[in-house]
Amino acid sequence: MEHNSSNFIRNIIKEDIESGKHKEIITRFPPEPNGYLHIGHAKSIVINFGLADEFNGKTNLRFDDTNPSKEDQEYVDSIKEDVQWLGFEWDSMLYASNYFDEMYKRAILLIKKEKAYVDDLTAEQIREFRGSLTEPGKESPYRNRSIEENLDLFERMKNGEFENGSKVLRAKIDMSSPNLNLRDPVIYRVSHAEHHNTGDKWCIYPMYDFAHPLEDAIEGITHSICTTEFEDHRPLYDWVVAECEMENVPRQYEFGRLNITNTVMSKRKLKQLVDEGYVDGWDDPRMPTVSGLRRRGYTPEAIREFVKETGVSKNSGTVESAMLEHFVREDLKLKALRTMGILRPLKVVITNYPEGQVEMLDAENNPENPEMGTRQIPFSREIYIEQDDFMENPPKKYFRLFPGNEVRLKHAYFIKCEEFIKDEEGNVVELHCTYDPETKSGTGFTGRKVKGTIHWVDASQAVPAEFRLYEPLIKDEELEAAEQSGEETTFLDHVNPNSLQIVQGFVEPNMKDVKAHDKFQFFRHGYFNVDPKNSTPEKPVFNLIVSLKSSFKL
RNA sequence: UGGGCUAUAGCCAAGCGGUAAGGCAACGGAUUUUGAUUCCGUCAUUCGAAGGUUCGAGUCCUUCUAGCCCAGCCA
Repeated sequence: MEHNSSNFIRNIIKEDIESGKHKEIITRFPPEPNGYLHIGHAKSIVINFGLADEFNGKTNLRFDDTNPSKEDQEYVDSIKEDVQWLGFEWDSMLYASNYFDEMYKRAILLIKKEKAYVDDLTAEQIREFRGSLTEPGKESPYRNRSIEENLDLFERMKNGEFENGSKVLRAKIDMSSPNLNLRDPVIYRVSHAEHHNTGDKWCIYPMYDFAHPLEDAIEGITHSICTTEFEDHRPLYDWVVAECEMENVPRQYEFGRLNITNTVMSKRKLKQLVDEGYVDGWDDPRMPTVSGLRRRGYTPEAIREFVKETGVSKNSGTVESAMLEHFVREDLKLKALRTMGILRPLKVVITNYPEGQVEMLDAENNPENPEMGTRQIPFSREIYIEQDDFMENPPKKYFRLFPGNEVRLKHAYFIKCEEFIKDEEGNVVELHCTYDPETKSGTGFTGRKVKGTIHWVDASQAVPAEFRLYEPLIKDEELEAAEQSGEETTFLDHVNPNSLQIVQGFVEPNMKDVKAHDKFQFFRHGYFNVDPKNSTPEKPVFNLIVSLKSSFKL
């Protein structure tokens, strides 16, 4: 689809290619394997892989596994699955840990150039010595150790002679820099931890600020694209590449993170929702994780188009969730079979229809996509309709069923409401209607018109089904109101109690054979996905992906 | 209050000295066997504010204002 407007990173790449700075571009998607991917990562994926595709370049999938205490193989597997599901293929799959030997050598080079030193200060002391946003830092008393002593100490760090936290390797830059990242950043720490890839080979691990530029340079990455919070790390990134005398000089470019209304995106908050049981797991359909969106029924195409249309800039804005929803409807419109499902059933007896008679009616599978063909659906004396489609005392402009009113049953006949039956509590539990055989769909009947068309399911062959209806987990308005009222509150206090609503209804008989992830449009409701975990042939479970739009207001 | 970054409609976003693209939302109207879809139309005399340069400024200069990020041995 060609609706991309330009963005600053694409413009830079275009210039770099036109000027001959690069013949081929190489980007990378560098997740840390310590959690599940969410739609914010999807944006990074689309940008990195998308730009490389566009300019015939390459993209590496590189796991930034420099902190073994947090990382795990489980996450690398899920990340690979998510990237592929989103529709992208990496050129090489790599690990930062592949370069630990090379990084170690470059650290020694820094020591030899008197650009790095081993520091014995504790973590707390280092923090104190760093100064503050407005005050310069102080130099560590260990800052001017000899090259020989530093070399010896660093080797012994590597050999495991020191405990976690007892020593670090620091870059020697400038303790009075206004950029805190340049105040002698730690580049190696001691960690006696089992690494998912290198096992117990290493007792020291490089820090992100040292490792990342080296990884990019080693792989020949031309454009290292990340989010804006890394902007003040760029001088350090460039320092590392230069001082480590790397042959390739990658450039870092930063774009603004994706935020979506009524959605929490931070890994920490998502983890809280999972750990504290507010949701079913990382793939709960209410979660903005890639696995959650997949289970909900969002398609890769919709996610990609959404990301492209929101654009790439350095602003930190918040996109309305309506925009994401728009792109799912757009994608599913021609793909999803249109069928009838009753979420909240109300029985209707068609009193003048012969008892025991069943007729088969033709129904188009998707009027906007005739290639999807037609199907046959049964019709008989008893059907279910939606409770909402009957009102005893309707307001003006209510086009559905009420005493004496006639409507069209989709694909079938006109029916007229003759009487309604209530239970002891006053709830309407059954309708008696009459039908007009003249008005059968497809016969071209033009004798009279009705204002409303409602959907229905034949009661004798209806398949019981579960529908899971979703609302946002967090509503921004409520959260903001609470925050502004000054009360002490966290987002967890405002998890929407209606975020999941489960109802039991019926679907057409031919829905018996649905498979996981089949997607349908239930007429007048919305798009639904067959839940891959809980759906069974006896009792299909449908997740609401997104409702149809509606201009009807009661 | 040190440094970095950002500011174009309700939201996202193009724009690169020549007179404000596009998408979402909203609102009219037509078509409709989904109150959907589709179609057609409306929606920034003005670009955070104020000055200045220029024949001409969203684009250049100055000052101001607001918002975001940074003091992990996380990434």
